[in-house]
This record gives sequence, C-alpha cells and structure tokens, in this order.
Amino acid sequence: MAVNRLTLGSRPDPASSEPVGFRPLYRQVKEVLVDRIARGAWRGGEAIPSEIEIAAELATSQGTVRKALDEMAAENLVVRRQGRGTFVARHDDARILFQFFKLAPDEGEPRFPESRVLRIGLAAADEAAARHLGLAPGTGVVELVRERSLGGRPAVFERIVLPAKPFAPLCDRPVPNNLYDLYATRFGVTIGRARERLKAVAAGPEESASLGVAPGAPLLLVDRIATAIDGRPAEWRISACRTDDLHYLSDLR
Amino acid sequence: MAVNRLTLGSRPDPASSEPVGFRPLYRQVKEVLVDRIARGAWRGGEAIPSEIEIAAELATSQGTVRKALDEMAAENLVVRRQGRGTFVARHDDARILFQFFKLAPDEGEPRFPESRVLRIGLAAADEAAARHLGLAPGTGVVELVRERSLGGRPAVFERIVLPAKPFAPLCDRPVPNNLYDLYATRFGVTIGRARERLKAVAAGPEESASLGVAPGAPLLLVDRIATAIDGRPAEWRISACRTDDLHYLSDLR
DNA sequence: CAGTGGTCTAGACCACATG
DNA sequence: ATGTGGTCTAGACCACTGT
Repeated sequence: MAVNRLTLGSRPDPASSEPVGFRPLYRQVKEVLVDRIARGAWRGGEAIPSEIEIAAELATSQGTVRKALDEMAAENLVVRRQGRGTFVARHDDARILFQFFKLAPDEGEPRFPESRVLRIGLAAADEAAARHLGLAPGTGVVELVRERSLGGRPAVFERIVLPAKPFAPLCDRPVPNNLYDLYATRFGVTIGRARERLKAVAAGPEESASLGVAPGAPLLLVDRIATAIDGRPAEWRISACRTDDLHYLSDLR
Repeated sequence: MAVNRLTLGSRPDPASSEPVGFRPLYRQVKEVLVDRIARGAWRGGEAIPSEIEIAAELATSQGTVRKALDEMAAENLVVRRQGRGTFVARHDDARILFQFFKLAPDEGEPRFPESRVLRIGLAAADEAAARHLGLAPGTGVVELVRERSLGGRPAVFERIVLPAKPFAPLCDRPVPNNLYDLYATRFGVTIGRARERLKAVAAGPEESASLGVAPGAPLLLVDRIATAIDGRPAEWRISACRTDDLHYLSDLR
C-alpha cells in the first residue's frame, strides 16, 4: 500500500511558481481522511482510527490530526465522542431533521415526514437538470415524484432528479423514506451540504390536488442542489410546501 | 479594578454539588472577552489586545486564548487577520449581505438594498411583540415600517419592532439604511444571530400597493427575531418579499 | 525590523466510556 | 485499568503586515 507523503509545513522550494500558496499540514491530513470516507473506507456510523493511530500512520503529531478532525466535525462529516472515538457521520433521521429538513410545524416539535412515491422512472436530462447536475443534456437521469406528509396531512409535493449513474437501480425496488441514508449506504454517495433557493409561488393543478389547497394558493417553493462530500452535485430537488400551519426555519449566525 | 479570577481546569471540590459540570478555561476566557465587547470596551472595527497580552492579563497560555478567539471568530464576533491583529466585527454592508440579508436576484450578484421609511413611531407592545421581545405586554416599543428596493424596484415591505428602551431616540432623526450597524454604534446593542421563519402568503392591500404586485399574489413572508450577543432578543422584524425575480438563499451544511 | 496571528510539535493531565 | 477524545501548557518556527 502506498505511503501517504505529506509535504512539510515549510515550502520545499521557495522559488517554485506553484500558485497554491501555503497548504497547512492539517488540511492535507483532512484531505486524506475525507477522501477515504468518500471512497467508503469506513461505513457510516463506524469508528475511524484514533488520533494517535492516524498521527503515527501519517507521520505527524496528534495535535495536527486533531485540528483536521475538528474541522471535519464542524462540517458534520464526523462525530466525535469523548471516551469512545471518532465516527463517520450517518444520515439518520435526527441529522436530516437538524441539517436538511427545515420545515417544522408552527406549534409542536419538528418531526420527520412520511413519504409516498407517486412516480419514478428513467428520463433524459433536460437543459435545466443537466445544468444543475453538471451533466451533458440528454444524459440519463432518475426522476422521482413524491408527496410527503406531516401528522398525516400532505405537506410537500416534490420532484427529485438524480444522475442515472449510479442511481438507476433506485427504480427497481421501493425507495425508503430517508433518501440520503440510502445514497450513502447503497450508492456510496454521501451528501455533505446543500444550497436552497426559496420562492413563494401560486399552487399549480398537480400541487393543489396533492396538497389539498386551492389552485393559486401560495406555496413555498424550495429549489435544492445537494452536493456530495467530494464536491460534486448529486441531487436536484424541487419541493412545493404548504405553509399554512408549517414554516421553513432558517438560522442566521 | 477587579481581577478576573478564572477557576482552573480541574475541579476544585470533587464533592461539590455544582450542577454546572466542567467549564473549560478557554470558555471562561471567551466569556470575559464577549462580555467586554458587549459592554463596548472596544468599538466595532477596533483591534483588541494581542493573544499574548490577553494571556498575560488573564494568567493563562496563548493557546487557551487562541481557542477562545477562534470560537469567537467562528461566531462572527471577531475578525482575525494574520500579521495585523484581532478586530471586533462590524456590521458593514458586506457582512449584512453575507449573514443577514438572504434575498438575492435570480440573475446577477447580490446587492445591498436601498430603504425608504414609510412610518416610524412609539407604540405599546401588543401580545405578539411582547412575547417575541421578552417584554411585558404594553411596554413601549418603536415601530418602523419601510420599503426596500433592489435595482430601483421595491422588493421588500417590512415592519420592525424594537424595545423603546434603548431604541426610542430612533424616532428623532432619519434612520440609515443599515440598521444593525446603527444598533451597535449608537445603542451598544450588537446583533449576533437571528432566527427566521418563512412562509408563503398572499399579498395584502398595503403590500401589494408598495411592491407593485396584484393583491393575492404570492409573497415570501420572513419572520425574524434577532438576538444580541448577550443572548437577549433585540428586534422583531416581519418582511414581505417579492420573489418573482428574486430568491431567498439558504445554505445547508 | 518587530509584532501579529497561524502552524506544528511534545507532553501532561482531565473527563468520559467501556471492560 | 485502559483507551478515547478534551484541555492546557510551552516553545519553535512560519506567514503576513506594517514600520
């Protein structure tokens, strides 16, 4: 197995014309670890080696490894537990609820929604889908339309577009409620972050039928691009949300 | 002047019934520094003492002070610049745009909006305002209604409610475009974070007139409670936003 | 040049979890 | 008792900024 050679903190060649500037050691350590997680070296929930072991393997100090792991913990890639170890973060319902599902009832606790699939199948990426997912137009994609309910009442009508490679097998069996956990465990695609653009729109016929609101009623439209931890866009999702007794929570800090 | 006594990292009395658990030294250092900023020991943009000076004053190590300052930088309380020093964060337009103003044009760069005040005056807090601001109902509040434009076109119609203490003088002279900077420099209230709840609603008569949209057109309603760095709610703001060629940006990470 | 924050190291000890 | 991450310290050196 190849040894991980890390350049030292000091520049090896001061006259070099590298445009990268200075790359701290702890970022290189982080890069190695993120890459290993992205390649599935450990499963979600599994413990990674201890700081001391990683430090020994990469020939650096425990403090440097710690700084790398602290950054990864801040990005929700990893969970650290004193006395137990460092674990690859899982997309369990609690995390989804905290990080990715921002819709909550006006009164009462946030809950994870139930889902009902309305349509699923393969299609060719139109111009918008191709642009959002970084594909060539016409590339195969999986298209999934579903309805999500909170407290037994339909709340979200959404359309999800994924690259057929590697997600095509999704069409073959029932899809679970929690998709991001499935992406990670079955397809090795770990979603790291997402960017959402929100608009208020008038309900169209399909949305109004699904959500039980009048046509033209105001709905919150959430346009999300979710990105894997290797930085590649992995999912495009448009959700129309009822907000009569729900709201979208955004923390500014 | 009182000396800042910090407890050591080890528990002074293992049999003590203190419910606080363990309070790391660096958090106590942070607490001291946050408190000094909240009390206006340094103005926004001003440099605070160097790590070495703070460490000497509080009789701790540079590394501990650094950890405190790093956390404060992560919370946007402070800006650190290599070679120059550590500065109290200012609510300049760039920061507002990044942290608090999430509305951006669908095409083109985000910009800071212009504002036009429609009404300002003193009032008694109704039940909702009192609850949001942690006041007794009937307490005096400042109420400000304004219209904000992007690219010369009205985009946001908003109502802002503030405690009359200490904000009453706002009514006496023209209010600037950037309110959070004013809160900090003139009233010593530094906004640290905010929680926004979003809904899609139908435009009412006042909103539709101000924003130039049809009555009943869908608008994005943003209900914000902004909190000062000492943790107290300082502002309640409800904004109705046009989203035909704008969107609200939410980064999930 | 001196002074600042940033990185890296090494070691000691603490808090926590598990066996 | 052992091993994990968390805190704290001390010191060396690097990168950056201003004088």
